[in-house]
Amino acid sequence: MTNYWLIKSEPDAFSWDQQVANGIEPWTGVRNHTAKLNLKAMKKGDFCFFYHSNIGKEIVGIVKVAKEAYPDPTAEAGGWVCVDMKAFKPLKHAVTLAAIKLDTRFTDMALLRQSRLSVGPVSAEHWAMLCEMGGVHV
DNA sequence: GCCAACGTTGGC
DNA sequence: GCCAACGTTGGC
Repeated sequence: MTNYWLIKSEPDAFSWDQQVANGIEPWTGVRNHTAKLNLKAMKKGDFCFFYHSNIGKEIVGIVKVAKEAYPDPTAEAGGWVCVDMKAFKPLKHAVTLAAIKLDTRFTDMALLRQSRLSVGPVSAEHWAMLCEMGGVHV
């Protein structure tokens, strides 16, 4: 069973273009327990929307979980984990936070309910709608 | 630049 | 164990 997620990155720190250039990239630096639990729940092959926070505030691409949770090498202690993400494909049209907020069907989305959560789940229904808005078929 | 949300810390 | 103070994230 494939699950769907949304991960946030500030493009200043790490952007979609860098993800594409690097191919597979360790998704490190998560220091929030809710986000950590989500990382641990990810299975190889799960899809994630790649969201640019702060600058852009839009979903720009899709990545795939290439390696399941393992200890985050950038954390000295605390049991933090990371996963490996592989660039999958860009959205044809970026889906902005503003557009998501306009559609009342997204009111329940973790992205809207917990604006500070950097790794959150996406339901299959929301996934399909967002792919359509982005002009891609997965 | 400001502010809301929310997590963490430390005093009691 | 409670709660005020403070720091961080992220949208506006």
